[in-house]
Amino acid sequence: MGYLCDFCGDQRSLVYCRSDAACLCLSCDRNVHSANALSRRHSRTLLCERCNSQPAFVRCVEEKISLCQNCDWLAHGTSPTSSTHKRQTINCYSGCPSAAEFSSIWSFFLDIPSMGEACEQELGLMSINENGNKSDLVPPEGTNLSGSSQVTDLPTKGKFWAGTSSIPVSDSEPRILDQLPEPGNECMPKLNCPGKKVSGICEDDNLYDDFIMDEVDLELENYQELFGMALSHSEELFENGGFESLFETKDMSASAGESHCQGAVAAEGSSTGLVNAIQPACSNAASADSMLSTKTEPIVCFTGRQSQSNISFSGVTKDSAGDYQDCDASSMLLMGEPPWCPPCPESSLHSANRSNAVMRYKEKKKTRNAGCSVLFDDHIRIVSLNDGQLCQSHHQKPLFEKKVRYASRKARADVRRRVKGRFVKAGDVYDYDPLSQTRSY
DNA sequence: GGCACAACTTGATCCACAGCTTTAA
DNA sequence: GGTTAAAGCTGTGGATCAAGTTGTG
Repeated sequence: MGYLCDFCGDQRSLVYCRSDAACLCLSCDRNVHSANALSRRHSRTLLCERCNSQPAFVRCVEEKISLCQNCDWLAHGTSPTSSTHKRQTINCYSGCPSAAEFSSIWSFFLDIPSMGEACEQELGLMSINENGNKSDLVPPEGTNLSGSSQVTDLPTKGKFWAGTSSIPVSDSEPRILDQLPEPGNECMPKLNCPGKKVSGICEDDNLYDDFIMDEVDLELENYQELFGMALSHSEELFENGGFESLFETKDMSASAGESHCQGAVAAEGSSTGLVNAIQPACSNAASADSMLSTKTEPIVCFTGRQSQSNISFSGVTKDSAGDYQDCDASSMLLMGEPPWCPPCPESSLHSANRSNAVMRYKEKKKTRNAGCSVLFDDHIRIVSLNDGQLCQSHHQKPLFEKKVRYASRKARADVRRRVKGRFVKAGDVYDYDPLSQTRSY
């Protein structure tokens, strides 16, 4: 990745979106992440000003520069003089903050020349309606809105707490980016989502600066293997298998997961039992909690009208499922009536119920997909198989296998105009514009 | 228990198009 | 064998439909 925005390729990239694995300028960041409720939940952070490719993790007060973990170590871990520099952790943000809100998130915001300037130019010209988005400015739970928690005299050696996350981050040595996590911590880094009990999506809360998609993918695949088949099988896969066998097994496990969901509820018990068996292996209780909250979709099954019954959802009770629905996407889709609907007349009760049911389904589907999505870049492929091998046929996709493999395509699709859900030619009349959400007629 | 119907769930399909792969020159 | 151009293929999200499943009388 270079200095230019991954999306427009024009402006200088300033922020990094982990969910999209993309470096964006402020304008595109705002456009892309205001497209829908889910994208607004993507957590972003500053881009490392040294390597311009990794998310920044600390800001050096002395040098007034934001650095990723590797650059931080290179800058401060090797020199006795620079290791005494005061550094602040940099927190993530979500939603579509204004310049003022940026300043409140990062006290040093306006100290960044390119930021302040870009902010004036870009945010000042924003056409996106900010109404209703204030609440989208949601720092990860537990996050101090001051944004940068002071970690004066950040120890260069040893452990410290990165930002407000509850994850101890070792700074003892620079991480090799392709390095797999240590076995002992394998489940922790990607599964620990402090405070997010029922979000269903863990993507946003990581403050892991050695975050790389290869690693995540491996762990997600591992997850599917864990829950789709016996644990020993997955271990065998990692020992014997390259990625190809991994992918083959992924499909199998996905199918197995589906058969669980479609079929006998009794199977849930065994799956849940597996989860319980795994839990103690996670040293961090929050990790286990997050594991349940983020990835239990294939385990908890909904058949027929069970969604209306008192069934637990992703390991939470109906009540907490209500909390789940309170997150922005759900609240919009579940609670809101379409604006053109009359306010609950008796005659429309039936259709309202019907549309609510469809909304419920769509929300569930969206959550399910989001929970297992892994973003790749068009130019970075994990394996050099052609697409046909990765997924034999568009129509033979195993259920629950939805994975976003190409972030750039997703980004395009996210902003593409549609008519009744179908893409329309550029310039044609459309009835849905994800960017402006206005009608063309 | 079996039937009919309503309500609900869910997979398949469609669209445009950028970017990738394959093939031929 | 290496390069280039053209053709074909793939994947992306939302709306819609139809088929399947479940609940009720």
